[in-house]
Amino acid sequence: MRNISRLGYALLGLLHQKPQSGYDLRKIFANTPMGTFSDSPGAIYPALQRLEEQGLVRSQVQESSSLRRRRVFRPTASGKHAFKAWQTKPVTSGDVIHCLDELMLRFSFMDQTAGPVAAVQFLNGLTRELRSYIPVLRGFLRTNGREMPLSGRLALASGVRSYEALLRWAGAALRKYGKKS
Amino acid sequence: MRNISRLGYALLGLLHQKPQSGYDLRKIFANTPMGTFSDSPGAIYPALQRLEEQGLVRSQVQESSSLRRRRVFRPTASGKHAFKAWQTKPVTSGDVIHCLDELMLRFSFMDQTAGPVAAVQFLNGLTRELRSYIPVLRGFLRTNGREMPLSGRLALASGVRSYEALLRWAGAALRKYGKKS
DNA sequence: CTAGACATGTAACGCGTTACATGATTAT
DNA sequence: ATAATCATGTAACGCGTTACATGTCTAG
Repeated sequence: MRNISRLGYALLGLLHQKPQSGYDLRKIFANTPMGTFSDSPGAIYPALQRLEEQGLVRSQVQESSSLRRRRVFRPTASGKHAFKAWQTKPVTSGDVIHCLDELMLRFSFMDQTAGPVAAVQFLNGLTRELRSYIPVLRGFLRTNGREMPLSGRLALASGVRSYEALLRWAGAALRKYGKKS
Repeated sequence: MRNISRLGYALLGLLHQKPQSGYDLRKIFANTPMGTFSDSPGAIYPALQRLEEQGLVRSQVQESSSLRRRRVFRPTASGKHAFKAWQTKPVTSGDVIHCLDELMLRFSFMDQTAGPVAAVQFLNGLTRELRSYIPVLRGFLRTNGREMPLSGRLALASGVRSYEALLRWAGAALRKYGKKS
C-alpha cells in the first residue's frame, strides 16, 4: 500500500467532516486558514484519484436535474481507519523537528475522528518532545552563538521562541480538555 | 534561467560563509538546527550540480596528497548577486501565509550578505504583513469558531499565537539592530 | 451575450525521497 | 581484518507546480 501524502490526509480529514467534491475542497484551501495547501486542480484531483485507488474514499457523481456533473467523495471504513491510525501515532522528536505543520494538521481533526482522549495523548506527547528539544536548541545557541552573525542568532532565537509558544499553547489546550472531562 | 529551490538557496547561503564540499554541507544539515533540510546525498549533490550548471557556484576538486577526492564549492559573482536579490525581495502576504520557513531562511544569512540595512527592511516588512494577517485569522476564528470542533479551534489558535510570537520577535530583533546603529 | 463562477480533468516538468553503488581512509 | 567514517555519486519513483483544455450555468 502506497503511503498517503500530507495533502491526502488533509483531504481525508475534510471529507470526514462532510462528503464533498473536489471543487468544494479547493474552495476551502482557497478561502480559509487551511490555505497552506495548494488549491490547484492539478494537485487536488490527482490526490483524490489516488485516495480512491487505495480504497480510502469512494466517489459518486451526483445525479441531479442539471447537466453539471459533481463528483462527491466520502471516506470509506478503511479510509477512516487509516486516518485515525495516522492521528494516533505517537509524537516523535522527528515530528517536532521536521514536520510541525503535519502535527498540527493531525491535531486539527482530532476531536471529530479520534476523540478527546487521543487529543490529550497527543498534547502530552507534544509537550514531552518540546521539553526535550527546546534545551537542545538553547544549548546550540549558547555554544555556537558567539561565532554566528547577528541575523543567524536571531533566526535561531526565533525558532526557540516559537517552540516555547507552542509549548505554552499545548499546556493551555490540555487545560481546556481537562475542564471538559 | 531556471529558478532556485529552497535547498539551493540554503546551500548558496552556507557557501557564502565559507567554501565547502557537499559532504560538509550534509554534515551541517545532519548536526545543526539547519536540519530542517534533508542531509541525503540524493538531494544535495544534484542540487549543487544544478547550481553549478546555472553558473551560481563553481567547484574544484581539491588536489591533495590523498587519493580521496573532495569537491569544494564556492559562490560565483552571479551566485552572490542572485542570493542577495532573493534576500532583499520585499516581504509579501503570500510569504507569511505559505512560506514562513523560507522567510526565516532568507533572514538567517542577512547580515553576512545583504547587510543590516536589508535586515531592518526585512523586519519592517515582516512586521507589516503580520500586523495585517493576524487580525484576518482572528476574524476567521471569531466568525467560524462556533461551528468548529474544539481541536480545530485550538489548532487555529495555535497558528495565531505563533504569528504573534513572531511579531514580538521581529520587534525585539529591530531593537537589537537599532542599538547597534 | 458574455464575463465569471462552477466543475473536472490531463500532461510536462522539477525536485526531493529512497535505495543503491563505489571507493578511500582511519580506528579498533 | 573489519567496521566506521569520509566522500561522491546515480536511478526509480512520487507528488506538487504550472499550464492547458473542456464544458455548464448564472448574473448583468
